[in-house]
Amino acid sequence: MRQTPQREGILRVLNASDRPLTVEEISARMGEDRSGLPTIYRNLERFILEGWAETMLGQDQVMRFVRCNSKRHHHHLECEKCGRMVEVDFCGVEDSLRQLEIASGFQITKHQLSLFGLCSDCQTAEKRH
Amino acid sequence: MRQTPQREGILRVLNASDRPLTVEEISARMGEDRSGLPTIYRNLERFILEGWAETMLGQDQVMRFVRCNSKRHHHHLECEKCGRMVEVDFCGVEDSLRQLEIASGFQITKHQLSLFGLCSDCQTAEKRH
DNA sequence: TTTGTTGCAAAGGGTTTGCAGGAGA
DNA sequence: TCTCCTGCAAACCCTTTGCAACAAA
Repeated sequence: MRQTPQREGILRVLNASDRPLTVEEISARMGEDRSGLPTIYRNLERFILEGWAETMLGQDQVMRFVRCNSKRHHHHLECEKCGRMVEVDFCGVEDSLRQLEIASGFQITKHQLSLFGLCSDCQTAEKRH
Repeated sequence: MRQTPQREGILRVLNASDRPLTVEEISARMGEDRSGLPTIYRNLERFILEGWAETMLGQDQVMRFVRCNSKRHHHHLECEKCGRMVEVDFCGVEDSLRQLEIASGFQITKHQLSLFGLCSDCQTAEKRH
């Protein structure tokens, strides 16, 4: 894979962001090396294949992209107030899946957990008020 | 909310299906009372507001709809082979969330778990082969 | 020089909107 | 009769594709 200013730009933007971004947002943050939307889509596709990024579909039907910090199984925790997103390397769900397998008769092979809440900053902001 | 053949049709189709359906699929299964796509979208929006249905976005970017059997907190279990979907009324995840809260500093208020695997029918079919 | 990349414009396709006609109640 | 609902067509908008020009190696 060739090294281009656009590719570096996209990765730089993703690395600097603490939340998932749409292609529009990525483009806007690329500054000098800003590139067209198709280029960003095409590169993100490659990055995802390489395991460098992942995609998440919000309820607004728009694709968002995040840099993967860990290639291992992990979940995302999103602050409902400020939008910040944290990657949790740890998965405590596995045990409960055994119960679900018994209850349902399914053999569970994959799961995806989305978590929402209030980050510590927003919690203290809420208390202060 | 008025009673119309289209509304009854949509609910009938949803009730009869063992998996999430796209609007196209719903329309195709409505038979006599088939209606236009916009009508289906508009009605599903209402149904979701009423808690009668819910929406799920597949990785193909297409909205799918399922009838809610339970208004309580529940999760969905989808067979990766035949597409059948089961609603699980039971959630064993709550305990693990406490650990995640401690690890992350977040106060978790909501979660969404998507489960994938093999249903019992597909398991036996696999063994036979 | 070779071949992968980008940019632009246009196409694609699922979802939404506007509005006039139609049908519940 | 009075609203609410439906149908149609068009608009929307995010995403993908085609192709010629460009640039990394």
